[in-house]
Amino acid sequence: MVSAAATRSRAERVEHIVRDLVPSASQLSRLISGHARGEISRSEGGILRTLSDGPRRVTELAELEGLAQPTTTVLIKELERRGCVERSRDPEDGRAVLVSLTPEGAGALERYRAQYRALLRERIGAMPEDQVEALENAVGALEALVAAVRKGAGQ
Amino acid sequence: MVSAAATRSRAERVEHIVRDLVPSASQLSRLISGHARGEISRSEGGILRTLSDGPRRVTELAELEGLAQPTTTVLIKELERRGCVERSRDPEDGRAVLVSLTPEGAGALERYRAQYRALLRERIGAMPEDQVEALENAVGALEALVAAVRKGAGQ
DNA sequence: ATATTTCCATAGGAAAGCTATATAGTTTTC
DNA sequence: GAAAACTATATAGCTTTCCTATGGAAATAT
Repeated sequence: MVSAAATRSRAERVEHIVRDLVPSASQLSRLISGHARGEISRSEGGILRTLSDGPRRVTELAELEGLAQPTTTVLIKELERRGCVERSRDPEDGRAVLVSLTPEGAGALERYRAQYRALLRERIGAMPEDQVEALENAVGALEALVAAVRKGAGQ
Repeated sequence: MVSAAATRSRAERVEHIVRDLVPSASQLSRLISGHARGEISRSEGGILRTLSDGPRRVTELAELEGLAQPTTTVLIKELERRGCVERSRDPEDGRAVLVSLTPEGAGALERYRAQYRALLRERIGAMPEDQVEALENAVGALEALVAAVRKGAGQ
C-alpha cells in the first residue's frame, strides 16, 4: 500500500488527491449531515467543535470555518441566543469579541455527534479490520491537509 | 503511527472518526469550495464527477450524492441547459431518465478541478513527504467509508 | 488630531436544498 | 385485460444557508 504510493511523483499524488480525496470528503460530509437533523446545523456543529479547543475571535472563527465574517456573526448570535456560546470583549482589544463555548454548547455538540455516531458505528463495524485502520490513519492526514489549506485563508 | 492505532478498540476508533475525521472532511470541503468560484457549483461538480463513471438515473444520482431527488432534477436541468449533461429515456424503463456526461461537461469538470488544483499543489508541496504519503493512503480509506455510508442511504 | 485600518454588526439578496404534490409509465391484482 | 398500486421524474413553494455591501466603533499610524 505504502510502496505503491511511493512510486508516484508529487504531481501524480496531488492529482489523485484533487480527483478523489476532495470529492470524497465533500460527499462524506453531505451524506453524514443528512443523518443529523436536530437542534444544531452543520456549520453550527463546526463552530462549536472549533470553540471546544478554546475561545476565538469572530474573524478568526470565520477563517477557520471557511465562512464569511458576517455569516459567522449571525451564526454566533443565534448560538448565543440558545446559550451554546458566550461573547465577551477582548480585554486587549476593544474592537474584538471573544467567543467561547458554554457547558450547554458542549452538550449540544455531544448530542450532534451522537446523531451520526450510531450510523458510523454500524457501517464501520461492517468494514474489514485493515480498512478501519486505514481510516484511522487518515484522520491525521486529513487534519494536516485542512491545516495547510487554512493557512493562507486570505488568498 | 500504525502501531498506535492497533492498540485501540473498534469503539475508540469510531469515536476518533466521529470526532475528528468527519469534521475535517466537512471543513476541507468548505475551505476548498471557497476557492472554486466559477461556472460550476460544488454539487454540480459532484454530479459531473459521478457521471464521469457512466450514465445514471436521476434517483440513483440523488442517492449517490446525498441529495433529494427534486434537487437533483433541478441541478440536472440546469446542467443540461448548459450542455454539460444529456438526458435520454431508459430503453428498458420508460419512466426512467438516463443522465450522461457530455464532452462539454467533462471539460467543465476539468476546469472546476483546475481551480483548486493549483492551491493544493502549493500547499501539499510544502508538506513533508510522509504526510503526503499518508494523505494518498487516506484516499482509498475515505472512498471506502463513503461507499459504506452510501449503502443504506434509505435509512 | 486626523486619517487609515481593523473588527464586528446589520441589511438585503442570491443560492441551494427540502417537502409536498403532480404526472407519466410500469407492475400487480383480480 | 382493466383497475389499482407502485415507481420514476418533474414542478411549486418555501426554508435555510451563505454571500456582498456597508456602517459604526475601536485601534493604529501619520
